Amino acid sequence: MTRSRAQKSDLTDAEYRKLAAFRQALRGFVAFSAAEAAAIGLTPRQHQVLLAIRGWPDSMPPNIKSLAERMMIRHNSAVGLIQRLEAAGFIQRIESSGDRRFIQLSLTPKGEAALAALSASHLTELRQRGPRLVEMLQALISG
Amino acid sequence: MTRSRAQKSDLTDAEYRKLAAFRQALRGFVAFSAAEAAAIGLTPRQHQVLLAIRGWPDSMPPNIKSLAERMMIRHNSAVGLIQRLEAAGFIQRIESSGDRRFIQLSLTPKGEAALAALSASHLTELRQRGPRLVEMLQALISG
DNA sequence: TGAAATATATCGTCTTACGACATATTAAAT
DNA sequence: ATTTAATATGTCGTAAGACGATATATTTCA
Repeated sequence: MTRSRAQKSDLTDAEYRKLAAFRQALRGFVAFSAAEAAAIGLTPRQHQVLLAIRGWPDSMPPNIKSLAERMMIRHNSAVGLIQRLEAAGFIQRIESSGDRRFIQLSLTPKGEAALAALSASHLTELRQRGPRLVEMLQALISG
Repeated sequence: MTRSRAQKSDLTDAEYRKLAAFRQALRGFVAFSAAEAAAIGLTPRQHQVLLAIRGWPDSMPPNIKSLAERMMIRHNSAVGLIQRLEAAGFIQRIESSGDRRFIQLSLTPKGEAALAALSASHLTELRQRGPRLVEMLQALISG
C-alpha cells in the first residue's frame, strides 16, 4: 500500500517492506522451530532452555539465575520454565553441595534425546534458510 | 559442560555451543526489539503487526486472514491482536465496501508515528548487530 | 549475633496462542 | 429461488510465558 512521507526522518515504503520482509523471514525460522519442538512435546521456550543448558559455555552447569540471564528473562520466569521442564522429565535439578542456595541444572536422558533430535533438524534447516536470511539482512542494512 | 557422545548422530559439544550462541544472538535482537516496543506502550507482537500492515507487499491493505497468514498465526489469534491494537488507537478497521466479510486494516496516525520511531531504531540496531549475527550463523552452518 | 546480600520460590495479572465452536456474508448447486 | 458450501470474522475456555511484588532460605559481612 502506497503512502506519502510525512517527515524527513520517516522510512520509505521500500524500507518498511524490507524491514517487514526480514521480520517475516525471522518468523519463518521461529515457526519452523516451534513446530519441531511441538512435535516432541516441547514449547519453543522449553526447547531454548534445553539448548541453553546443554550448550552452556562454562565448565560448571548453570543455575536458575545464570540461566535467566542468558535467556534474558527474569529469574522468576525461569523458575516457571524449569518447573514445567522438570515435571515433564526433561531436566534435573541438583542442589549444589557447597552453597545450598544454588540449584544445578542438567538434562535428563530424555532431555538429551529430545534436544539431539531438535538440534539436528535445526542445523539442517539453518543451512537451508541461512543464505536467504543473510540476503534479506544485507538488503535491509545496506539500503 | 563436557559430555560424552551417545550416538554417531549426536552433535558435538562445540556444535551445541554454536547453536546456543546463535540462539543467544537472536534473543539479543528480540530483547532489544521488545524493550523498544515496551518503551512506547507496545508488546512485541503488536509492533510486528504494525510493521506487517505498513510494510504489506501488495497494493491492497491486508485483512485479518491475510495478516494472520503472514504472521504465521491462526486467524483467531490475529483477531485478539487487532482488537487490542484498535482499542489502544494504533490501527483502524474499515469494512470493505465490496465483500462485507472483509475488514481492511490500516495504521492510525498514532500507529504510523509509533512504527516510524521503532523502525528507525531497529534499522540502526540491525546495522550494528547484523555482522555479528551473520558471523555466528556462518560459524554454525559451515562447521 | 544481627543485618545485608543472594538464590530461589510464590502470587496475581496480562498478552499471546491454540482448538472448538458460532455467526455473518457470499458463492455455488440444484 | 432456495438450500448448501465456502469464506471471513468473532467468541470462549485453557495454557504457556512474562512481569512486578513479595516471601523464604541460605550465606556473608559488620
